[in-house]
Amino acid sequence: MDLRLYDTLSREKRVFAPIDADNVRLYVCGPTVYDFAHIGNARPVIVFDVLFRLLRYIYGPDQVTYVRNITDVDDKINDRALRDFPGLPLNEAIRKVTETTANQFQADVEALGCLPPTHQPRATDFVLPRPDGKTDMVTLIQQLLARGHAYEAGGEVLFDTQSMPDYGALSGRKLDEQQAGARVAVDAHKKHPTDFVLWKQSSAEEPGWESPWGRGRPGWHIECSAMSAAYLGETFDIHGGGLDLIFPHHENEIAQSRCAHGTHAMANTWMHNGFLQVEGEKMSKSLGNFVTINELLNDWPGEVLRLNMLKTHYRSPIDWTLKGLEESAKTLDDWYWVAADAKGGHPSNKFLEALSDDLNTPQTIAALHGLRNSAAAGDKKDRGKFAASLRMLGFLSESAADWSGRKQQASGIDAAQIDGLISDRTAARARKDFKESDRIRDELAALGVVIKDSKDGTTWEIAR
RNA sequence: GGCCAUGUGGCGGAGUGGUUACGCGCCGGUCUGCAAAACCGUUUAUUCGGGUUCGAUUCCCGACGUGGCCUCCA
Repeated sequence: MDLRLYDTLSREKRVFAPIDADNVRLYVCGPTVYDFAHIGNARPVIVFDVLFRLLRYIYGPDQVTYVRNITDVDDKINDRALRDFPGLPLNEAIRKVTETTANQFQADVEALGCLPPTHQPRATDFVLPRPDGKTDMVTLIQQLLARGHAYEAGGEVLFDTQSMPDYGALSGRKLDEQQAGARVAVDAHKKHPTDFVLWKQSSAEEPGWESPWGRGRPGWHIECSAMSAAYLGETFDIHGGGLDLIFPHHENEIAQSRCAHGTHAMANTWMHNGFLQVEGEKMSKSLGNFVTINELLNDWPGEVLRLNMLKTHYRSPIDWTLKGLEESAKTLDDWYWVAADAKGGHPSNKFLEALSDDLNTPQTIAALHGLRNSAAAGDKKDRGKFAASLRMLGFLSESAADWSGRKQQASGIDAAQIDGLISDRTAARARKDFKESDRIRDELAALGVVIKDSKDGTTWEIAR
């Protein structure tokens, strides 16, 4: 079955054909590590983790290289360092900010069921030429200057957008239209308003590296061009990120990489995930609805957040709501109950077909519901397919007992006490003292426990 | 102002030029001392106005709503 992916550059869904099936190459823009990651940041991480898993399934786990960078040089990081560690020298303060934030990000993302990418390079390791010869930012900028795609002005090195005939193809912007737009900043030293910074000078206090253009730091876009080339080569298969990165970030990455290397494409497929709102409003600090992954993980297992994210197709907008989370939690409780302890099996064809159709996760989930029903009805084969499909998507990372035990632990309920009450109730029912048995049931309900009677006895669980 | 998405039942959310998935909820049933759970079954929708068509939710045009980008942003 073919994998089809929507490509932002050509604006169509196309059959995916890797450049080298023995080394399928994927790059996704990672976080700028200055603060806790929010739930919007989690979307590309989860979406492209699903793609990574699918590619590994199709081409083999060792045949896929996934690179997600960590941006640890940025003016926002500098601001945060100055604010949070006013006593420390800036570089030391920056390290504190980026280390703790990056570690937190790794922990958050792991809890969301995401596999670690093959490589997670840090921008600061790719500013200057490296002993191992991997592509670095300074060398890339030198190549751009040598090829006439960049110029020095006002102490900066700038990319010359007019030197690239099809600049703007990804975002559908023409250079002359840009001029008409009133909001493009006009800097006197730029040849064209859309020219962007490749290298800028640093003051003595700012982080900086010695370069042919003096002590400075890289512009915003060059790091991704360097790190993608370092690990994936001049042209690779898939480049992903959030919709908002199309312009200017990805547009400028394309310009830098293609012009520095003299290639016709940076990546063959460009994928962008849609945005996220919270309870119908856009997420912002001023509205007070800014939700971090970390906060959510206090209230919900990571898999609940993951499922909630995948209920919507990755290119559609998603409204993140408490109601949706409750529904996702309920679904996962059921799935764990039906399949968590099943072993073996392979993902079902319906499941794989849905996933291969541009990561149509809603339809994938519908296929899962179908498997769930036939598994619950006693079909052993489908139960194996169901479990294998779920695992491939990044679910069922723990046993059914651990899953329900976690909920019980979080609720602080004493299992021995509940078991005692239940046996009292069973005894009352045996002697047909229904008044007493109902009283005990009410007592349990007040504790937040729901009981389930069956032929084999009484079980209980925590009411959500 | 320019560019780009998007609008499906009570809710979430797919597909499709001709009987509209799937899940949650609601309702009914089986089971139960009564419930709950489980299982079975039922129910309801394609923003509006034009156009193309034998036929449109699906294609085209317009309006309106929502969101994004154009400045750091997933």
